[in-house]
Amino acid sequence: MSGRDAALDTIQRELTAFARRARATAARMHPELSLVSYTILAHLEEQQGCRATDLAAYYLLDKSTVSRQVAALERLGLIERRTDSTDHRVQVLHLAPRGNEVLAAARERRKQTFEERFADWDPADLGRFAEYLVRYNEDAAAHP
Amino acid sequence: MSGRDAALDTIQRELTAFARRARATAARMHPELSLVSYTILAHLEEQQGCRATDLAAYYLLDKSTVSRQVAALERLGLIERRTDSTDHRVQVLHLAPRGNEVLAAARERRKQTFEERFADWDPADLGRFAEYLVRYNEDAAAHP
DNA sequence: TGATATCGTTGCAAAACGCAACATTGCAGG
DNA sequence: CCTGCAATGTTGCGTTTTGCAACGATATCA
Repeated sequence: MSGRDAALDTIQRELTAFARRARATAARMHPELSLVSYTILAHLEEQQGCRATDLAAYYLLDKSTVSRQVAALERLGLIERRTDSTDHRVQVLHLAPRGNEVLAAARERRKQTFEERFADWDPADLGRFAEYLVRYNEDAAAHP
Repeated sequence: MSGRDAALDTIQRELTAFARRARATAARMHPELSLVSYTILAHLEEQQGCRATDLAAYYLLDKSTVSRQVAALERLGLIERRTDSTDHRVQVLHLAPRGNEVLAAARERRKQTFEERFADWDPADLGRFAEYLVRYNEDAAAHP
């Protein structure tokens, strides 16, 4: 097996292992916010004015799944839906003030965990790792 | 926000997005083998003689969850359980011949997808990315 | 206006998961 | 030897997450 193949193999294996643990990890880091809820809130923080369809497309989920998640987060008062004035089919999603608070708290606990994990990483390595992940996700979106 | 904080933020976000899509991605790459099943089979391929408890610990899952997954894979004839002769409590898990075949087929389809994704990556970057992922998962295990 | 597409919701069933209780087996201290 | 304790795995039960299909409402285009 070539070095390239070995690297590809390792990347597959490690990414899969990470994905497999992600739910439990999130549950330990912030029990009040599931991996799903955290993801949606964090996405809305970046992409204010997001639609439910956008979330479904980005995370490869069925629109019904997203619909339910969004409904639950709205019942909890964490997000708001505003029907688009120009297109009455779409509902524009926004973070509610309470959603901002909850997200900030969860993010803080996450950050503590991550800082421990990466404590002895060289800043240059950290930067490269971040670049690689961004690039990988872009490639994954381009080659579905 | 410092460069280090920005990198940490990016790593969190991108890893989370990846985890969120992993299930759907696996379903498209190999519909006959769920992410869960694929993970267990791949793990057994590496760690022959694995116990159910090992799987639960590694993937942060309840032992009952693993027990059911293992039972299902055995019903499908993909894995075998051999009770340890020295300790009759433990069941040593092995890949069955049929499990090897199914895993090989799924791995092949995975590999095709990954090679497309990484087609224009420099080999040195691939190697570094693989290293970083291994290191990250080790750190995650050390700082739970 | 009528056909078609898009956005979101709901009914339904299946999969995945965790917790608690349990049986079985091994191990160590008295 | 035996009694208590730990480890392994299974099962019952309820919850959560998910996808598919059908549907209503709205928009777009011929």
